[in-house]
Amino acid sequence: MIKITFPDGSIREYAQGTTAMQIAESISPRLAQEVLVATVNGKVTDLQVPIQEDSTVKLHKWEDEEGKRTFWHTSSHLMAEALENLYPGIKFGIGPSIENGFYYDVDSPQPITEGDLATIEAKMVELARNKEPLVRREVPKEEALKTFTEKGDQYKVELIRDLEDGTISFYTNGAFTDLCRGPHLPNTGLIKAIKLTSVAGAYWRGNEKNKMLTRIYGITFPKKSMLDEYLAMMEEAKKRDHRKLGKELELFAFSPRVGQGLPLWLPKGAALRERLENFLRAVQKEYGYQQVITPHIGMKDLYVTSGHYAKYGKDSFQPIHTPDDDEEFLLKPMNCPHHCEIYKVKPRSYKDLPIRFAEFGTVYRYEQSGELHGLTRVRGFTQDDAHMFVRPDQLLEEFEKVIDIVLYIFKTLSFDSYTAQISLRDPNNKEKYIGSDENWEKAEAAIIKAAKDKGLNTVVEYGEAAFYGPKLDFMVKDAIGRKWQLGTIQVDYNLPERFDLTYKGADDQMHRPIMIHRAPFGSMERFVAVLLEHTGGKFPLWLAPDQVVVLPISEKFNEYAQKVSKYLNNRDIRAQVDDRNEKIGRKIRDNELKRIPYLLIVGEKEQSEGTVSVREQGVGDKGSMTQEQFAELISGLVKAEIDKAKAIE
RNA sequence: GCCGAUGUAGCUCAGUUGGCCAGAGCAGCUGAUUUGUAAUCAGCUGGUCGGGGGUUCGAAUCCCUCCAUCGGCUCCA
Repeated sequence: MIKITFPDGSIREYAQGTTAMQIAESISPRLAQEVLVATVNGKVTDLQVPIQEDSTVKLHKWEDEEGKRTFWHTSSHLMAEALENLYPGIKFGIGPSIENGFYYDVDSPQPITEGDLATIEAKMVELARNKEPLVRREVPKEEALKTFTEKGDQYKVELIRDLEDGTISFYTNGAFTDLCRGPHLPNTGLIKAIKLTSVAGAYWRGNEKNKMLTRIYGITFPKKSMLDEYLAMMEEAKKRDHRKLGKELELFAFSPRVGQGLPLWLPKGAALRERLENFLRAVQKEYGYQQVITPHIGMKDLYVTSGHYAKYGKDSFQPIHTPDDDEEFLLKPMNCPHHCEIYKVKPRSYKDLPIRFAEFGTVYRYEQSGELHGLTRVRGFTQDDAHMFVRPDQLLEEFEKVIDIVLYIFKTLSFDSYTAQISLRDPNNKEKYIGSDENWEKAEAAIIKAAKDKGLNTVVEYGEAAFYGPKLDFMVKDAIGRKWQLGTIQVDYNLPERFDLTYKGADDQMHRPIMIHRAPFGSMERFVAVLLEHTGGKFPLWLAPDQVVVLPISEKFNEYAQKVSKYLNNRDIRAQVDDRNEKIGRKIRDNELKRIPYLLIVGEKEQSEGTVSVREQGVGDKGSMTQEQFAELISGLVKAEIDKAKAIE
């Protein structure tokens, strides 16, 4: 007999060689139907594998990450089976599960396009109905190589060659056999709802020098209703696409004549952005930041000094030359070197630190054309940048203060769900980074400690650090559950070294400050994009480009409407009059679609009583009140929104 | 940059296998209407069919090329 320990701590006894599936059956028939994969002693394993010794066992259903992963991974095998069936001679690369679904990279004798997806999908459904078991088989490496060489599957052969010697596992479903580590679902019949979403090119092994394979994406579910729900969510995401809303709400635009990836901020977008900037300025002032302003270009040598030229020089916008060609300037790709020079304008004392320079600094980076995307990936953008110069003994406290600012901003803007990613060096590839081991270790330790002190929910990623230092990135979840990377905080021992930044200590010796880079929004462009998708264009009142539109019932009341609007304007409320010659229903519809938070309807009744009829966006008629009462209501709401974060604390 | 798709009026889209002056709705303009909580009616304006080149008696439609956009890949200081 062997003892099986469950996650809740309970222990049961089973015969040796009992499988996870049998364990599930022994607990309940229903569980046996829902369980997809098991974790045995910390290793995710097929349900059919006999368990030989005392083990801890966790059974995963769809709801668990492991369950989903396995489900989707098996789906990719099912798709491969369908593909091999439909396209004889097709060769397979890799076919993993991803965050939402799975893909398979294939090299097909004939091109596969979006139009073919329905056929492949139908074939998958047909094959899934057969409830084919996934059969694992282990063979020696030589045999595996032989099998795939004979089949002419050069990609699999390449993969096997890179594997360690010893046994290699195959999985077979129906007529399809694939090299695979597993684990898999017991059979393909569990896959009830299938949607292939797109085809795209992808380099073999992610290397742009390799052949481009066709990547087919799909997603599957154990229930049809789940697929419907997923597709509805995708529809909603489409509606919230910031590129679409940005156009509809007249916030920003692009022009091929100006250049791709160079956003043009329209009046309403500029007003929104200005409000965000002012908000952050005010917060930063409280935290002792000083605003600075630096030019958009700098001598090439500045970036040679900073080390950025060596790293990014050839992939950037190329130098701007003076007319007589004796000097070279670069478009500013980041603000830090300029801020270092500001630090250097005079000698600094330990008593001066920390020094905090903030700037809404516009920078230009030559992003590859194919990676530009709306406002989230552009070639010219404005960072809500700041650099702190601190003493070693201040690093932790200052880092924690920055975390406070970031969290304050998230709360104010209703990003209530967030995690932090700690990006450290790749320990196996230290040459990629500049700076001493000692400094890297100190910096990494400080970030980990600060995140812990602030109780952040963190994940650690090795190899994701910037080349000059480790960082802490904030990931927020938006209103429909998508994750976005926003603010970033980075520790830097490198630039102070390169720019020879110093301060005089209490010991009368020169010391080296540490630099912290941070941008809570990331960039104004990216943040506005995320905010648009988060809110679906229904901005909080304090940010809305137009807060109130007054709608006169007919021309006769235009004058009264103007009076109300002016009254509100005088109280810092952004109000306008819709005096078009249209029926009231039409005016309401148009302004609702523009996501105007409050509409004021004024006609005979209101004019004679000196009131306004209030209509809230998405809610409807709120009855009438005097303009004084309304102004008070709006001011109160705006104040409450900005103070929201404080109220929570 | 690479693979694939797309590009028709300010916006959303029709335009059959190449064939008469290229269409609709919305927006805009003009007029009528003076309106009570999500679209009043009528008329009009607006397009070198992404740019350039080619094939053809004839091109929005076929071919080449450039530009831009979209989905991915790679990249992201």
